[in-house]
Amino acid sequence: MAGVNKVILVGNLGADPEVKHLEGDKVVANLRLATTEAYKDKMGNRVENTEWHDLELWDGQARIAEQYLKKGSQIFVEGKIKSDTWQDENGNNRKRTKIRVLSFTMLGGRPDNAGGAPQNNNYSQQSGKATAPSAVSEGPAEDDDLPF
Amino acid sequence: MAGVNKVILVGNLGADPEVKHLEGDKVVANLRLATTEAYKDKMGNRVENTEWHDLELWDGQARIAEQYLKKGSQIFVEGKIKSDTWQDENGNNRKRTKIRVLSFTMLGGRPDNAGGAPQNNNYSQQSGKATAPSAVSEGPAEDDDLPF
Amino acid sequence: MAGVNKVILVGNLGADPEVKHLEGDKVVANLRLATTEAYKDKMGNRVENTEWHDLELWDGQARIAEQYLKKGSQIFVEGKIKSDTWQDENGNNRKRTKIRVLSFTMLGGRPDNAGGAPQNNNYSQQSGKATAPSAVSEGPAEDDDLPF
Amino acid sequence: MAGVNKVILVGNLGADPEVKHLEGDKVVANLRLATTEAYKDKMGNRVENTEWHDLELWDGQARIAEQYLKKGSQIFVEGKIKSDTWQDENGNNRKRTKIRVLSFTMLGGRPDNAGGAPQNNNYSQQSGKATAPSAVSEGPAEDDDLPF
DNA sequence: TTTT
DNA sequence: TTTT
Repeated sequence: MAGVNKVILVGNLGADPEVKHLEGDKVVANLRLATTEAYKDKMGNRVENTEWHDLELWDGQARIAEQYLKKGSQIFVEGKIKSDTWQDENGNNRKRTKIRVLSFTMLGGRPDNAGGAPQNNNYSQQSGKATAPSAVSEGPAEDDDLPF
Repeated sequence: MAGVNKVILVGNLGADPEVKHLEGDKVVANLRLATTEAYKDKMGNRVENTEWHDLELWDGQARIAEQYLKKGSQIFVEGKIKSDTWQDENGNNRKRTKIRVLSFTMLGGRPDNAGGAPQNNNYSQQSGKATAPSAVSEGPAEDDDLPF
Repeated sequence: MAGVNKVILVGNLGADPEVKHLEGDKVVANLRLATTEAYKDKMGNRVENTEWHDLELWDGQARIAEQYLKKGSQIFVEGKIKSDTWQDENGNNRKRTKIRVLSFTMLGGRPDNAGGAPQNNNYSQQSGKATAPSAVSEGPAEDDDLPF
Repeated sequence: MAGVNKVILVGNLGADPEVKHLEGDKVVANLRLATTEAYKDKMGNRVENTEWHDLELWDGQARIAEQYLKKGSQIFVEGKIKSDTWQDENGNNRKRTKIRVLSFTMLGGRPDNAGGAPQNNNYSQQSGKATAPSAVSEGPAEDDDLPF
């Protein structure tokens, strides 16, 4: 019955994070991530193929993304596929798929906003929870969770 | 630049494979796979959440799927996210996401059509290629590749 | 700095779990898991290659393993590589590698000890923690956590 | 029967690659890769834990590693666990575990030896094979496969 | 022995 | 629409 639904991505952000602060301390960040693969076609020409992914992060992760990620950032992502389905104005069934991020790691060089900023820690909901055992809300992480 | 786009799923088929035999020995199979997660909500009630995935398999894998998979089959899948984008009749941008399967493994018990049938081998495009060095078509595997 | 260390296995147990109940409610289970790959060699002969993995599970997971897994069980495992290093009696550096299991899922058919037993839920430390917020010990899960 | 044995790592090299050119155009490279995780202990102190992995690459990949990787390089690795077992001089069973690399991707900034050098492509045996269908040796990739 |  |  139980299944596995796991996504692993390494890519670069196509834009700065879009962050919304909701009521009750909830925060959601949406990221556009490009994963590019390159190969040679039958003629031997190099071809590049880019897939764009819609990522969704919540709360502690969303805050870290807001603070440290920006257009061009390279990240490692682990998450799961999550789709919304609805009916559009014409009564057609519609579906939109995104990646719910469970943890991410910043890759590569020191970010611009250095000065004590983290380089690439692994920000997971679980570690957030682990480092804030006193947190009361069911949300996985609070501001003071930022692991640095 | 280069990235990683990897999906790992374990779930059950919601229906028999839909297989289309195209010109030039090409075959494509479409599968509907359910991955279910169960958890307890704040009230302690057990909640089940099912995500449905559209899988696409080609050629050798499609043939194996056609022959051995059916509604209810439990499989392990490795693949990548691949989306099609287009404009609908109203000029709106549309996007549809599916999983391009790179390898799969049948899980669990012996299939009904036993009698020499495979139990759960790992069917990858690569192994297909490896075992059919004489294959002419660009397709990765031919019928006689069935790895058993 | 931060890195990723992830292992994904699907295989069968070579023996019943070995479980040790330690002081302070700690429990550890050790499993031997076989992952088999089959391929054809240059001569076209089918070759099977089995890799044996030493798995280590703690507390809530260990208890579930003790109760539901046995020789032959097929499971999906997610974990990380963890090695111990020491000096042997001759002063040589020695190293032993095992897989620290973070979550596992039972695959395939109904277990023998049926009668309400779980078939294949996903037992992760996190979900254990999530469903036992009142647990006092630092261990992630208690007996009454069994997610069913 | 068939199983899954998959390892995914992101880390840094502890030393330059060790490369051996064998007879018959075979090449093997051995890498030492560190994956570091950081967390806070019960006292709230930041703790770092580093795991060292022995990686083994062959042929085309080994050549690319030799040319572009060095001490400190950050890479994404996909591979499988592979152990050697033997009896030591005292008749004791010994086992050594390494990661057989199936593909890797260079992460982060442009390497020092820039000037046309690849930034971070994905070097897999399969793509090597795919782009060199005329290769005769069973080895997956030849020098002229370098995907750039 | 890496990385921060 | 699967699975339990």
